[in-house]
Amino acid sequence: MIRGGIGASMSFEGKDMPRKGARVKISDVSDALGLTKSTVSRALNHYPDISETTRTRVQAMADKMGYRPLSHAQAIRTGLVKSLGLVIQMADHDAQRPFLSTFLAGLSEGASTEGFTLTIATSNSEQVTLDTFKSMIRDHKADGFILPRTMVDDPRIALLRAADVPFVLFGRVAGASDLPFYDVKGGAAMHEAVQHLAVLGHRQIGFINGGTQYSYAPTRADGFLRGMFDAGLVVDPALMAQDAVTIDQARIAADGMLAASTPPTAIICAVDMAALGVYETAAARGLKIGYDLSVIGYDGIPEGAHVSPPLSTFAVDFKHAGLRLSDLLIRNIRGENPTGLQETATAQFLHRGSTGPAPHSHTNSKGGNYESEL
Amino acid sequence: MIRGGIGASMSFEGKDMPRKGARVKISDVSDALGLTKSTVSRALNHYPDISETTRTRVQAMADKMGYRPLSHAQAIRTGLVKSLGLVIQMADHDAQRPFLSTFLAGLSEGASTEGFTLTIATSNSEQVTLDTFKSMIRDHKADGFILPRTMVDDPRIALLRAADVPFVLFGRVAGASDLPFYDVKGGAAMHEAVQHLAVLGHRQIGFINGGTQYSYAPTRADGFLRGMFDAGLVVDPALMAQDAVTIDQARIAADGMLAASTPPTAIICAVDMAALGVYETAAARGLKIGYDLSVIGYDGIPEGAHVSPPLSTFAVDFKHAGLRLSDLLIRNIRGENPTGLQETATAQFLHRGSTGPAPHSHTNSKGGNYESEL
DNA sequence: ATCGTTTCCGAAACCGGTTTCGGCAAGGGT
DNA sequence: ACCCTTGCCGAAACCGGTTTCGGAAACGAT
Repeated sequence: MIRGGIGASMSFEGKDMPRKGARVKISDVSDALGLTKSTVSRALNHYPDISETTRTRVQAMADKMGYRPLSHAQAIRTGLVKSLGLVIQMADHDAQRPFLSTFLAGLSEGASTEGFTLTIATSNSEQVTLDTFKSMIRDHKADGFILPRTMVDDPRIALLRAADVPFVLFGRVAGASDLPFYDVKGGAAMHEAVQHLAVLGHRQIGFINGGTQYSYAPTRADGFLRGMFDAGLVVDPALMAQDAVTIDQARIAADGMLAASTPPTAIICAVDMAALGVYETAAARGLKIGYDLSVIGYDGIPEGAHVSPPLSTFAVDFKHAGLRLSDLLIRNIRGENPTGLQETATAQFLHRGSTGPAPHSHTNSKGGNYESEL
Repeated sequence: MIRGGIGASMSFEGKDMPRKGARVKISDVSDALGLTKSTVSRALNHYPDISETTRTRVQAMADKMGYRPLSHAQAIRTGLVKSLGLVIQMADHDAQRPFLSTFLAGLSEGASTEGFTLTIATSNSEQVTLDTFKSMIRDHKADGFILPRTMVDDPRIALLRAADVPFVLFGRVAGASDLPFYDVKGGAAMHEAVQHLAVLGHRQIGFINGGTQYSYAPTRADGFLRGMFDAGLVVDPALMAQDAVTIDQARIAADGMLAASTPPTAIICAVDMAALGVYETAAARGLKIGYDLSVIGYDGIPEGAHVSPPLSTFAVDFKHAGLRLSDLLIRNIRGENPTGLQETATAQFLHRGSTGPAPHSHTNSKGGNYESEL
């Protein structure tokens, strides 16, 4: 196992002078101060048995010399590698694709400000995902994990709990109130979507939900139902679909609705991808979006801005989500109480061109009332 | 710095029996065999001074006990953290977004098969990118780096060379023949695109190039020019544009071409995103794609399959690219000769609906000849 | 039988940090 | 003046591996 190392130089220099270009280690700092490395270590780590005087002196010298501890060197003793783990499972539909880069940007930024890095792995099935978690945990590749796309019954949660490894959910899960999470209130968004359409006079409103295995699905469905109730509208089971996360799946779902006896004048989609499918169906049926048929999406994917008419949707700030998630996870790793590590955010409605007044609208007399409920 | 550790149990068990659930370390293996840990270490690392007999014996026991060395524990001595670094810079246009997930999938798969992990960071400017590299190098967060989107004069290359850190380029760069790289032959694709259109009778062919700062731009331009020359066609400077990587930029470029005295009957785009911009321009001008105007793209982004008509393009296999890049990088880290770590791949033409015979075509007599040159 | 060579493994140092333990000196109380 | 704290730091062990060094046993050759 011979390897040409960078530090294999044999130049002679002052024995107390660290070789230029070589990494400055803790002993370099302690030597420079006439202290022992144990003192320097404790000073830098705010041990109470170090006087404030020498603490600042050590800190100053460390800064001056540009000392930065080697995270994997401390890891062997502390057990912390200063890294956040992310296992991205992209199987089936990979609707997560459009947000991935901004999501990563948020995670990376949040991690790096605390001196953490991001260790990621991918998988293409649930089994591989779980195996990846196991090996990453066993080899201690990360101090904690971010779990995107939580599912209603998520096996990752059981695994990480059993291993006693910190983690944070992107999307809360029912019945586990003691877990750290960050979630965007999709239910509220669906509720708002219904109100928006009701004000425009729509009465037959369809709802195309996403994958029922995901925790967001029931939440958004609830928001839709509640919105319909609050608007005094009747929910038609024929206008409810689910498990549509791709364009094709949504195309079929929308086609079914439009063939119903009382077709919808508006369709709300739990994910933008589905909304794009509705666009295709409408085009095939000669319906003009925003005129014959109103559509509202959710997610805020960039493609939505380029279809015609531009898709009105609820934009999720994935950069911010990543930022918050990494912060929550790091605090969880540091031992904060999980129940205090729960955050929600609001999706922002982008009023673009895909909604309009209900066709043949006999100006719903209740129209004005909904405003006050917003 | 008090931290509740998992291993803080005080249960009494046989002194030679590793606690169940605890990680099995090298001393556990050596104890079980009656050897010293130094012998076990050398056996596992194929040192020549270990007899084949004990080598297999050690290996068997290690496997049986499920021993896996802690990468950050070995890193402190070997200097290798067994991790590949990736700094994703998403500024300006982030056209790289659509491929990111599959690209990561390839990288991750390639890395994990060799026991490596992926450490990623993001940035939003060149300066931040370089700073990120510096800090990752200083803290030894990765053993080598993958450089996506190489530029013609890439500051990352200088930085990594100076630091003597292994890396591999995604996209070769002119004048640095001693660097490891993986590249997709975009020039050949542009050449093929011209041939395809020439066969269809097109004579006025426009070319919209991508960002000129990227190394792929001159390559693709050369391919286009060579293709025009080989097809016996004249290049009209008015039909050449560049730095169009977004829909909007391409829209403007295409608009300029179509307003020229001899407008193109076909436009080749260096990136799919630009092709989508051409679609918009065509729509605005009432031109039917594949009929009044032919378009060929490059990249193979998923959106291309959903526009109407579906975009004919050259698909790049980003999963494969990631797979090969990680392999090349790991071999580079292991000390292989860089000149042997250079690979190219071919983009595959997806013949979809965006090309058709040249309008008003007076059946170019040379038409048939191009076939034989393919 | 003697004397080098090899072969093969144990002992111990090492990597760059962290953490425990103990002791010296200054300070406080009586 | 004496004892007991308390504050503060050095010495040394430790984390989980790797690598150097040296020596005992087996081997081969004289």
